[in-house]
Amino acid sequence: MTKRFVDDCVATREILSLIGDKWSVMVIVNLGDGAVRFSDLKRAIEGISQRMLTLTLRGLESDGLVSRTVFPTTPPRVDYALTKLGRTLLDPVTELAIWAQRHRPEIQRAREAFQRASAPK
Amino acid sequence: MTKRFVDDCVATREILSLIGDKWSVMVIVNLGDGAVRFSDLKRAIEGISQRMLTLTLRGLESDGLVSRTVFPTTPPRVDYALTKLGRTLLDPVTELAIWAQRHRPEIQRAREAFQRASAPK
DNA sequence: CGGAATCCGCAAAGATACTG
DNA sequence: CAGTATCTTTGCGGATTCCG
Repeated sequence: MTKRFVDDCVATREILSLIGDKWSVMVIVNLGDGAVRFSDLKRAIEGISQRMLTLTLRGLESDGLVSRTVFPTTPPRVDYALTKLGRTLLDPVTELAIWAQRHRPEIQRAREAFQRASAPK
Repeated sequence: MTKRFVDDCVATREILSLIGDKWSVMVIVNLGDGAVRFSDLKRAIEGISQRMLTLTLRGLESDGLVSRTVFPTTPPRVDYALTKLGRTLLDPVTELAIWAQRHRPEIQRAREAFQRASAPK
């Protein structure tokens, strides 16, 4: 095993810790088309709680992937958008998405086969 | 937001649940060059416990990404390798790794800036 | 509207010991 | 060597409440 693989590994682990959580990818994909405000984002991502959306956005913001813009109106309005850095992540994530789509049935079959093999009774 | 994005999203979430955990990527990368036996794998992946390595390998095996070969010798020997499906995942993962390598300093700087901004005291 | 603060349950992960 | 079994700990994520 080469040194490069090890480095890739560590770096990949690092970025997986950025977007490997339950909601980050959903947020990134939803911001792919442009700025979206908090409440719209919450509606768009089914099942997410207010707290997790806030936490996820804070995380992405701290990593420089998402920007936050506050409009001091009443009621207040906050827009979120991908930064330039965040948009560059869109491509690799899409690659993964394509892989996932393409091999989903294969994985499904493998899982069923594994189930049968481990619990034949 | 298009329907396609939503689907990609779900599919990506699915595959992130395969390899988004703490150790799977490490294992996949380490198997990139060919079959590796359990104890060598454990040595190669610093910090992993015997239990987590076992669980991770079982998970990857059940998804059809990794194959397990037992040699009935004494002492026993077990080799793990990427399946054909597992090898196809190597490319997208490498893409992500390259992205991670390239943007690591940028992310690092963003984090430090965010820290300073949120706790200026 | 867009949060922050608090409490809590559960599952993932770690440590340790034992086994074919 | 390559696991399994058991216990403990950690921390993510959900629900709820309160605030500017």
